[in-house]
Amino acid sequence: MKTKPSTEYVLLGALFLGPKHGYEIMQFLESALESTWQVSTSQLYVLLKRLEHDGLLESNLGTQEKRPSKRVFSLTSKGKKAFLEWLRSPVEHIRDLRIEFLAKLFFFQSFSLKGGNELIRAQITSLKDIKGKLQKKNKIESEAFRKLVFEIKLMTIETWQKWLHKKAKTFMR
Amino acid sequence: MKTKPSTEYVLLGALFLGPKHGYEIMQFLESALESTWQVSTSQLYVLLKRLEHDGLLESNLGTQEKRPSKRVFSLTSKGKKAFLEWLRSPVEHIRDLRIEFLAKLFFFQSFSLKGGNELIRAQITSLKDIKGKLQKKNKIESEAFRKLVFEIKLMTIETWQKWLHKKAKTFMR
DNA sequence: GGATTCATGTAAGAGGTTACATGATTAT
DNA sequence: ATAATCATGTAACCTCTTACATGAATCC
Repeated sequence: MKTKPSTEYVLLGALFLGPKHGYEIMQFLESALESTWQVSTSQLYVLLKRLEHDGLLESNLGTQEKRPSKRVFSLTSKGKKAFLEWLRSPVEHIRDLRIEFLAKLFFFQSFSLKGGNELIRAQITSLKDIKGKLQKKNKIESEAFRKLVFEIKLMTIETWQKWLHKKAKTFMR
Repeated sequence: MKTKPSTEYVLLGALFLGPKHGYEIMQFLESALESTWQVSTSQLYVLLKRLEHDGLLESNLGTQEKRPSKRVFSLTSKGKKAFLEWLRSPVEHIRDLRIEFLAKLFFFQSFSLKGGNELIRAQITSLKDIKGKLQKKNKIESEAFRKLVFEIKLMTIETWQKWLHKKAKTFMR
């Protein structure tokens, strides 16, 4: 099964604590993930439609109110499973730490879920691995520009390692 | 005038030292910017067509050879001007340092152009500015997750500052 | 009554990727 | 001869953004 782009998992996460309609999801993301995540309103409705089509969400038009046009979405068990699986996996690329990994931490804390520290540990291991491969590659590298690129990559990884050890772990407590 | 996505400037840069045809540009980017920049071959030809349409490039079908289908591109003065202007400007967002800024440094060194240190200095100033704004914003922030996000952002900026001072400056010498 | 917020969408387009199509030249 | 590399492109699709459209409910 093809994995979904992370935006879709964030939408699943927004519904983890209970059903919401589109506009509520939007507000939730804006207030909670503000600086981290951005989904345009139009894209939001497109994604919700797709997730429903894929069986990760289901919706019923607000039966309780007098006004009709309020489509309330809720997670299916398939959707919940997919979300939790995503949530517990470390990201594979450095570039995904900045947004995707931060979102995962947010959900762990926001929903008081267990496993946040396991995720951090798994991510630390993954980074160690990436770092090792990078250093191996760099050993046989002599060209100045590529060395320069290597150096900033390495420093970036080390920064994340420090942050994971000092800040992220504290946050999860 | 709307500024172009940075991929297009990299293509202009590839032609800075003289005319090349598409395949040559591809090879140049692969060998030189390998780990930094990636353009798929199909996208390459699309972009070249667009740049020619916009008057930044011009092409003539290899008149010198017996085989026809080799379109040789060269920079127009407009294209050269646009490239140099791009080259000398620091990037505005942290996320653009990793690829776009590195590419600029590459061109400065690769073409032995003057102004590389000016660019580094300008980028350092720009980062200082971004950092200041971030710290101001964080002062009035109390929510734990946003604090956490702030911390990694700040650490990332500081890493780049260190790298710019120690590594990038040495590279330019 | 008029502006803001609530609420949901469509259409167009930007910037890419992967897959596919084609054919010539060079190396083995 | 056939495989690799040179050389150029089109088509389909993906993810996302901006602009546009619409209308009800609520605040002032």
